[in-house]
Amino acid sequence: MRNCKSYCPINQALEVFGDKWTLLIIRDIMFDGKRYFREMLGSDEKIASNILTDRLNKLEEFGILVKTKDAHHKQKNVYSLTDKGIELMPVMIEIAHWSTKHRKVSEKDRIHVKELVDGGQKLQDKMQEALRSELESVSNS
Amino acid sequence: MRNCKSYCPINQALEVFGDKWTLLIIRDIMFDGKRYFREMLGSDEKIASNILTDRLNKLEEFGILVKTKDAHHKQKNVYSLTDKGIELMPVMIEIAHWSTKHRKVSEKDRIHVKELVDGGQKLQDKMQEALRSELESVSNS
DNA sequence: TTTGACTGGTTGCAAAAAACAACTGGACAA
DNA sequence: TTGTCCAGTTGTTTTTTGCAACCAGTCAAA
Repeated sequence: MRNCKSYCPINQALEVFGDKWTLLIIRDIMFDGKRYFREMLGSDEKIASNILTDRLNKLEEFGILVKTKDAHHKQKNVYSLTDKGIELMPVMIEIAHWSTKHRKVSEKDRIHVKELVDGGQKLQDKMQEALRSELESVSNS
Repeated sequence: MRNCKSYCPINQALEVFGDKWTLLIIRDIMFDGKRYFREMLGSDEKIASNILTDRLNKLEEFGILVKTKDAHHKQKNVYSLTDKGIELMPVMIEIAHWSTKHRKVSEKDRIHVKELVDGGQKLQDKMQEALRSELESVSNS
């Protein structure tokens, strides 16, 4: 650990995603189906390309995602969540759920989160399974 | 909203706690029973006093906590979580749960988190209720 | 009533991180 | 072969963080 302040679980998590951008990148992959650098660069929050590069590299180092070459376009990289990343889904959903209660959120997202929460464990398992099979398909190439 | 990048629920949450310190302060109050500035200053992660001042003020502005005068010591402030803060408990527990699976965590904390997770909704409700009654008692003085 | 430790902070400066804009070389499709 | 798209890189400015020293009010004990 580079600059590990403590072995408290909250702090250990913050060393991975305790900043303004990392969870947005994970959101892009987990919920918005984004897989390429340019797609993430185009998200509403307008992340700078150097920051995106930096965070993708860090997430790869942490084992949250893997970078593979696109089969059809030599220059494109495909970013996929690992198990470690996929298992952040409950965290993401709890955060989103809290935000819909206590923060100003777009109507579209409010509905999206409600579906996710109402879908319960069953929906979540299904979504995680979909991400896992994707991971499997990129690792077999 | 000062510099609201988007109304995505994840981003809206990050505007509140998307940094290395805020969730540690919430942890101190929520799980470690800390109520005073100096107590939080003394946590393992060694936050600087100017950063602590800044974050406590921001959390108060966001309505996550309230600052009240201590009844027995004129100089001391008591920091208590509001409902909005208390309802971050599921988020905190999911984060901690993820960390115990995927990050290096102290044995003491691992056990603590396991108890919290195994305790289920019932334990969580009880803990939230305790924090709420505390809030009530400071607001009646 | 003095002393000394403790209270919640503030201040100034150095270092690190983020934001911004311009740019790069390889790849692809027409 | 030309223009567009690709994942980044580079250099500069601005913002945030980290650090240490400091402060005045307060409290408990001598």
